[in-house]
Amino acid sequence: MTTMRDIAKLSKVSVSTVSRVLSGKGRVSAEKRNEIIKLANQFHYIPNYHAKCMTKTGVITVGLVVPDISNPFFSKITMGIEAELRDNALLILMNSFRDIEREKRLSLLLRDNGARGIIIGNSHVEDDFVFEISKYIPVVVFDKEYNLPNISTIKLDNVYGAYLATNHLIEIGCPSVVHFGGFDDLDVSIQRREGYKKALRKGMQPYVIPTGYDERSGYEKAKKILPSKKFGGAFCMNDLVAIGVLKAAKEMGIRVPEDLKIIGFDDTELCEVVTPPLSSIHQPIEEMGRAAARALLKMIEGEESTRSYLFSPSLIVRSSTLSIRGDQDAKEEVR
Amino acid sequence: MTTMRDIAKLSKVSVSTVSRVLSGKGRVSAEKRNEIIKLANQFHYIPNYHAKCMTKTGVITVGLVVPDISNPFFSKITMGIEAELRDNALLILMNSFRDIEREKRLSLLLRDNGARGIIIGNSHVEDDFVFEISKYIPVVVFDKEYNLPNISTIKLDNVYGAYLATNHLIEIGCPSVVHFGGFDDLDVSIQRREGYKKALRKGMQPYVIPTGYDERSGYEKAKKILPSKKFGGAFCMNDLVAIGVLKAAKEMGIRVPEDLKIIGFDDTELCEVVTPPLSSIHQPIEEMGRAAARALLKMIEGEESTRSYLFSPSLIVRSSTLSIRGDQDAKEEVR
DNA sequence: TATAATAGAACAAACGTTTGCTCAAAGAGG
DNA sequence: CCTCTTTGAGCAAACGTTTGTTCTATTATA
Repeated sequence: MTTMRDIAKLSKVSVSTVSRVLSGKGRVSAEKRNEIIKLANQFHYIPNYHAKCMTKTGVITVGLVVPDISNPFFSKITMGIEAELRDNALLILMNSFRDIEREKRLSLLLRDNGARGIIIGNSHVEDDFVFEISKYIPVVVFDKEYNLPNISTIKLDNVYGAYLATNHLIEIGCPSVVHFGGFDDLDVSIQRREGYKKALRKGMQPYVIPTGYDERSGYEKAKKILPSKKFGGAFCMNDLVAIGVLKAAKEMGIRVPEDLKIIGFDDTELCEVVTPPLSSIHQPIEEMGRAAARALLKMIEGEESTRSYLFSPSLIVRSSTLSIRGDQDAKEEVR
Repeated sequence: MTTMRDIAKLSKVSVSTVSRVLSGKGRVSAEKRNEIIKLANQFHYIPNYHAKCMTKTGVITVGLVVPDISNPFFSKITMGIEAELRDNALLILMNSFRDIEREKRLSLLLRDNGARGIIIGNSHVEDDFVFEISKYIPVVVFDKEYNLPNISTIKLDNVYGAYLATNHLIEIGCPSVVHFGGFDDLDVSIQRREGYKKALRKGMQPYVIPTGYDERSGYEKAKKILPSKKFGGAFCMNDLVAIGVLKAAKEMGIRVPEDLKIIGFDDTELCEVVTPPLSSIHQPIEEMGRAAARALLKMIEGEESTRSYLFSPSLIVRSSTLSIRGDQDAKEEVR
């Protein structure tokens, strides 16, 4: 690596003169200036980043730990974060591959490698660990609540989202609504189930079918359940499950939306692609990413100690929940 | 920020003793050792990363510039890269948002902020610029060919992929095959069109329908073209276009695969979700990411100057190209 | 008891920059 | 012709570590 000293020697000036030329500060004669610039180019001189950081304060870097960047949810979050960071900070990305130990290792690695803050997307790591990290650098976490200094939280109002979905089904005339989802292993499941129950009118019975999180799971449960009882609507805990249910319904000759109305959650791109297009609950994912980045920056700059955001989901109506009466309102809402 | 000096003062020892305690090297009495460790914890001491890098050589960081991480193609690539990097290097992620100027700025930013190498995913930046960067740090690019020192390239054999797809349609009995895709603005388009033409048998006429890259585009072109002429098969330049064509076909009462067989390209998750499931050409995306990371690391470590990889696509048969005769082979190949 | 080995700790140089200070030479003003 | 200002350049300290060297006090060996 070429250093300033090398260039100084070659051009027979002092290091400080080289520094002043290359940074454009201070007066240097045109003659030496040219000589120095020529040599710098010739030897592909790059100022040593770390040395620079010792005297000036360099560009902030922040770390992001996600389970799996290829999951659209996290890649959208990442987009939002990076868009907000823009030129204020660099983003170091790490996939935990859902391995708690790795997640811990990475967080420490980030802390010890100059990251000035960390965003943890959907951590399954112990609270204690997050707390420990937060003593050293600020942390933003998704989907959890900490009331601790130096930890900000970003959440979606899942209860409300589930309420919106279920309520929509009821309003367009479903006499009964079944809910696919709600294993108790994740907070989201519990919350969405809660919202579902809240929306049910007096006298309506809740039908909760514990389901996994993928298409196959939705498909299998639907195959079992749908023949046994006629439901007007189905609220599924995410789009994948909804697509599984949709597939099963079609195979069994149940028409969507005429016989059964289906709505998912997350509003992924898949919704637009299946037939009929799937209604869903939209999360402002990118906005949530931006908020996370903003919160972290604020904490790093020491302006604020903590922020907590609760984001509101919204209802996106597509053909899978079109009212049979050709409801104008519903039509309007279709993107 | 607490520094070693602070801790040294508080515990009335020299900085070097603190250093030796904290790094676990050299002999220090148990008494001072405990005192120092206690103070370090108490004040949340973090060794200054940049100072450390001045004397030891720290963890390598490399940069990744992609147009849009929320595009599944790039997020998968990223997965591969990061998986390969593992603990050997940190990954700084940057979205160019398809803005050439931003892409340039980012690359320079990376170079000047300690990145030891850069991976550029699908760059639209001028060759000269890539060349210029490569003088300073090694570069890996996708989908382009440079025969320059310090630049490695990763490519998919698009011609072969298109050949595979088209040939498959012909082999299962399509008397004619139409190709949706092939605007001349991107190399991939040109290459896939070339593969399509190569696969056509003597006497078969090429039908190339210039189409965009999204579902809507496929849908609109199909609506126009399909009624005018009866095709046995359709090879679409990507999955989205294929899904558009599929949708249009269904609406027009053209049965898939009975009346028309459709195959896409990229083998995205969408394929599994549409009805009928879509045959496609698979790219070993993650593997390509891993190769990129490996190539970069090799260049950084100075072991090799340049590597060029050409990856082979493979055919994934699903229901959208099932032979009408209930071909056993095809059945077998379905995931 | 004299000598050698060792433990424990400090000193100081080095890593590659930036920048305040100093200093000499040249030019300006009276 | 003498003093004052300006220009151009170097010196040296500082940033926060690491580590080879040195030094002293203690312990082990003969």
